Amino acid sequence: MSRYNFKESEARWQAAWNEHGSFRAVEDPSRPKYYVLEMFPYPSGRLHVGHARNYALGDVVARYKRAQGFNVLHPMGWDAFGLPAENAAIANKVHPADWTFENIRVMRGQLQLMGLSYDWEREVATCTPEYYKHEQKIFLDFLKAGLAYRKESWVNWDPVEHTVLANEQVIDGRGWRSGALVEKRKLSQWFLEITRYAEELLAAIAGLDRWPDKVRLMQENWIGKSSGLRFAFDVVGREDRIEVFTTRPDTLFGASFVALSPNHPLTAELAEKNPALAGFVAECNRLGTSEAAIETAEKLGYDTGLTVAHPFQPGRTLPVWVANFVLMEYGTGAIFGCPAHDQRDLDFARKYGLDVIPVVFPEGAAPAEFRIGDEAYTGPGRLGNSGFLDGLDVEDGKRAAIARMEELGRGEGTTIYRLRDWGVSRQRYWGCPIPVIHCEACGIVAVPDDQLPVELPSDVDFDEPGNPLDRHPTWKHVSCPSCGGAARRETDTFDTFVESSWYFARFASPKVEDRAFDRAAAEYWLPVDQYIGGVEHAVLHLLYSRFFTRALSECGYLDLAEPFAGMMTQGMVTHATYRDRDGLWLYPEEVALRDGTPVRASDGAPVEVGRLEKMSKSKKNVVGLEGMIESYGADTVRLLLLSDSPPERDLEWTEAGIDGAWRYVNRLWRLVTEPAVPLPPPGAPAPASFSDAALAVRRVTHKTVAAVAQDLDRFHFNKVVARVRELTNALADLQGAGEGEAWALREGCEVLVTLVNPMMPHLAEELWHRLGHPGLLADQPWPEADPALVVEDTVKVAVQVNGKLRATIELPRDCAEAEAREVALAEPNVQRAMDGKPPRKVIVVPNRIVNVVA
RNA sequence: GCGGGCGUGGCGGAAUUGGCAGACGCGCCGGACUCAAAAUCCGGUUCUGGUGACAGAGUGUCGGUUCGACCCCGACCGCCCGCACCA
Repeated sequence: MSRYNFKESEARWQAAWNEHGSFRAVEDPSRPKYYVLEMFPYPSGRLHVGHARNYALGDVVARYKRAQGFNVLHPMGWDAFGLPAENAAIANKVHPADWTFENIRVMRGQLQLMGLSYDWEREVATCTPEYYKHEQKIFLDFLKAGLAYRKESWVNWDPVEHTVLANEQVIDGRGWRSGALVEKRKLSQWFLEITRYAEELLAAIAGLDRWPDKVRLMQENWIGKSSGLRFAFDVVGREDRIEVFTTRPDTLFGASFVALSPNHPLTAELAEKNPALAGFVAECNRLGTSEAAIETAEKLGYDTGLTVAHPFQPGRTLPVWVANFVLMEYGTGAIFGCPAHDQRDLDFARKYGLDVIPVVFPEGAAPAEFRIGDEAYTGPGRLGNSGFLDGLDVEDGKRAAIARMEELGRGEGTTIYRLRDWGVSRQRYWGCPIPVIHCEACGIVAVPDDQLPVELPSDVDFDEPGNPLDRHPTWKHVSCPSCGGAARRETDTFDTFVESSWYFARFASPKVEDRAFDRAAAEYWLPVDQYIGGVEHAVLHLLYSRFFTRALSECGYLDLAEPFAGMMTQGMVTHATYRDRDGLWLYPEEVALRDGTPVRASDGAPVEVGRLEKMSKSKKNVVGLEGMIESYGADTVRLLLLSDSPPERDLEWTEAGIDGAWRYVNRLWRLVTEPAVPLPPPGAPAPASFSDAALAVRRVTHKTVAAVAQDLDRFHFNKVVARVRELTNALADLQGAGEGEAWALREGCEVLVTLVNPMMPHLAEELWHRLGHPGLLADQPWPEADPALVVEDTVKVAVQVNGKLRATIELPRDCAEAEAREVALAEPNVQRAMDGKPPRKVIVVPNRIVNVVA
């Protein structure tokens, strides 16, 4: 009994594909194209099985589409700018560039071990000037088109390290390294006007019919269109007004306070003369800038002592508070609170003893007896206690309130979006330099095209905190391209989402030097037909890319709105986490089982097993890929990643599964290389007739072809694996040694090997070769099912009595209802269950079920 | 807090989308081969009762719609993801 030698085979076939240029993509307008793309990785160090799952999924699609005759583009690259490189620089005294390129080198080698069908000639790394110079040009075009602008915005500031902190570096309101309480600071930064496309980005979601519904819904909610009323309250005793936005103008008579954001200009003005308020604002700012932190914090307020006049009730005033849950970025940065009909307002009112005035009464409730307890009433009803709105329902009330406000000239009905413009400035070294110059005389001056790219200086140090670009002795000192005077280079770099917002277009023509991409090539390949990546990118990266594609089109680069025609979100690969007694994370390979209890392998110390979590370096619950490939081969690893869990669901990596996959690889190997019957030569004509056994196997073969194609089209790869295993079992069980059996076995093996090819390409090539075929399986077309062998003449039909299964009967396919009914009722077990009584009703679902209602 | 998702045997999952719950695999149990082990092969494996045919229960919990519910509706519980400077 032989074993599959994966080491030899994988090396051989990888070399063969390479030599034949099997996966090189060339534009060919005469053939239908198919662009498969997996989200390119950040080169964090080593490839783990979580990455590998993503690429295995994409490779199945790419190889399947290739076999179907599409001209496939399947590229790979590196999203190479980012924070971890700077952290490594600080921790290990390596240059971010050296660290990054070394990681790319290692990870590229690991990817190549997997035998993925990439066109490696199209590889890009975003941290190279060859890539980012085009990004700088794109930005300058956006600037010209008015899509880029500067405004002040808040950042997390670590007062000890004198550094801007990313949200993930703020832990419980403190800087991750210094432990200092984080402050918020206002900086002037670059923004891209994504809100210009808010309506279009929202409307076009409906057309993304090959995207998961959940992603479309999340994007819709993220854009967050809502209509309502914007109006102003007069501040008592002052000249100015407070503008608010509300989606519930119908509840205006139930208003009992106005709340300002801690960052509202009026708050700032009042705080100047009010140290207590200034203290409150400072406390709010300690929460950092993340919305999650702000929204989950305890609701806090500060009474400013100001009041505003109620716009519809002369003489009535409302107190003005500052509240930590009012976001300056949404609406006008101020709200009115109606505690009776909004839960957050109610919690706030109860806490600070503010009025709760119900104005919406559910149908049938007597207004005099209707009380608000701990829960705000947000349902439908009739308005009361509401002056001219009394008696209207909620929707009519909204319209009437807006109309009155417009008559009064105090406000207007408007639509607002939750979506905010995209802040792209980062105060970091390892990113694409923003190509502008600040001149005292000329203001913001674009770096002229002939001076692009603005390259990152390599002589930087990370010994001191802060941005090394800003500290660099010479880099930022330049002369103004406009007036020639002394000027200062922008030292901020781009958010790394900028690079990933157009890389899919760069892949169309990664070698062109004078443009971001060749338009004809981009328009040939785009949109991406199938994009595959983690759900965690469901909103930001995908939305930014959709925006970028539109903006590029507006600037004349392209004529395209949507970059990704098909989208698949893949679940995470999870693994248990382990900690020792001191709470330090351990790698899975550092943990051993002793008498069923996990202990540290080195000294037997107790280990605490944590919950399953997404594989991440920080928690050390990563399973390296290289060791797996070394011990079991790429195909076994690929098979395991594709079996079991459906792609969109999380997959728990277990060591147990790999043995099962390896077992199957060998089972398949032996089925083909040691057939029970000697196989006829390739291409031998079919015998005139087949035995029942041979025919049965042929049926399974063709049914499998049909089912696998359907499952592949829907990305149900785990089911593909199950079906392929069933075919393997059927072929292995084939009895008889006649000509028909031998022929059916060859047919089955060839089909099996072809079906398995997208998943386990090395093994499939090897077996194809052993079956006596001279060419590459990679060049073979996808098999087609013979319809005559797929459909059976009889069907098994379940018989239920009162919804409970009592028998199974065999019926001719598509037989008459009367016949089905008769056969079903004749079943002894059915008779018994009915206790001799006649049926009241019989429901016949053709070819499926007969349900007898007794 | 807000938005989104998920929940089925000991485990991963399947169920043609309202029609036989548990395909396929892992694990486990028993057997064959072997001096023995590994590998391989054969059989069994949702739970309860029964030697058995069979009967009853069963898809996170509670309720509803239906001839029929893992699937649809309502309420709840648990876990996971995102929340704009991680990528």
